[in-house]
Amino acid sequence: MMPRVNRTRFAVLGMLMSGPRSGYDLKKDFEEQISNFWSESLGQIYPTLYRLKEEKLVTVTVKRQQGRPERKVYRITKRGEEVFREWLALPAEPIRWRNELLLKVFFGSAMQPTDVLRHIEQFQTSELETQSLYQHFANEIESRDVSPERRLYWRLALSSGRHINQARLDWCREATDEIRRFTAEPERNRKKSHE
Amino acid sequence: MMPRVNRTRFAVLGMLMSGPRSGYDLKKDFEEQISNFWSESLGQIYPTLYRLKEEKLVTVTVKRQQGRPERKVYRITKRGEEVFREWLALPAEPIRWRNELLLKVFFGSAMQPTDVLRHIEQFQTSELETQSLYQHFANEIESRDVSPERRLYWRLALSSGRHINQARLDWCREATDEIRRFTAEPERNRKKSHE
DNA sequence: GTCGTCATGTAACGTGTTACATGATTTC
DNA sequence: GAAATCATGTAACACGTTACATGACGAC
Repeated sequence: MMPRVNRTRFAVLGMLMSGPRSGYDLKKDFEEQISNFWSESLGQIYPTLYRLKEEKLVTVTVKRQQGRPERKVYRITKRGEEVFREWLALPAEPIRWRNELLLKVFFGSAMQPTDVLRHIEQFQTSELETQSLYQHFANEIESRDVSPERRLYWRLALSSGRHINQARLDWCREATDEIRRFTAEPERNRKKSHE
Repeated sequence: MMPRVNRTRFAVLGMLMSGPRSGYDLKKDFEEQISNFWSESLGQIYPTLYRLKEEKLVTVTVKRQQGRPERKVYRITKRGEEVFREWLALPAEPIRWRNELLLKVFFGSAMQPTDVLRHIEQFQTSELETQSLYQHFANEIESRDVSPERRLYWRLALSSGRHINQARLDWCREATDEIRRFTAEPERNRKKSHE
């Protein structure tokens, strides 16, 4: 069997490339920086860090703090950097699409058109929220003290999200219009495929 | 624990709403009709059909054929339709993003700019392939004998893919330009964040 | 002769989420 | 007094893919 590469490993290693962090920090960074196109849960991060440590791709330092739990700070090793760069050079795997909203729209004829419109409206609302979240991300990028090169790539990754977010919003409007137009045309509505 | 709804069940039930099919047929339909935004493997489909049969949401008829293996044709039951419609009315779950290309672009500063450009180019190539696949899908939709309503929703689901595909292609061009501009500006390149 | 299609199914394995477990401190 | 934050970790479970297993037929 040819198991798919474990991407969590590389997402974690990549984050550690820009400085040592704890598992908890990593979770926050994933959310604040790339939740746009990537997510990891703590239930994935902690075991992954353990395995990376076993493989000597990272090292750990335990930091005791007063009034707070201990922090395990992970630092990437030379070997870790090598392994990360090897993965980075490989072509990216295609995205596996599973869009539940589109599945429901596709099966739309099993609902009332108003129900389909409601689904699209909900989707539109969440995409509008995403849009304002992206503005927040944009501010985040510009306020952080990172190299111009890192900023460039961070901006580009965000920009992709913005393009797609806009495309989704455009589609919402188009879809809403077309469904409304369809329901407003009674003669076309009545016509069946076998006629 | 609150397990996430098994969407394969509903994708299968939804397909069976428009007529009885075998597991093999379902796989083909998923690919030819909605591979755009949904995928299922046979290793998921067969066990799902078995479970749906146990739950009496579908019935089976074995069709013997000469010179070919038996076909098990599944038909959705009244109860199956009810269960499907209940799911259909629920709000769609948000998409869980995991875009490996964007992850690699985000970590771009660990590569040479030319390597990032190569990744984007590969992505662009695959998106151009997708674009022509969508043209094929569009023809497929118009040639099939389905009701105007089903055709409407099928078109809309495809249209979403086309919007996003175009957005990705636009982003590829933008990203390529910006990386080229960055590498062409030597003084900006040299400047570090701590200066 | 090899490959693709038709057709079903199981086994092995990896991926990923959520709940549970623990417990102090800070904020509302 | 409740809830969020800090902080780590395990266990249970669902999701999903690929490989394996079987076997006939038709095309190149």
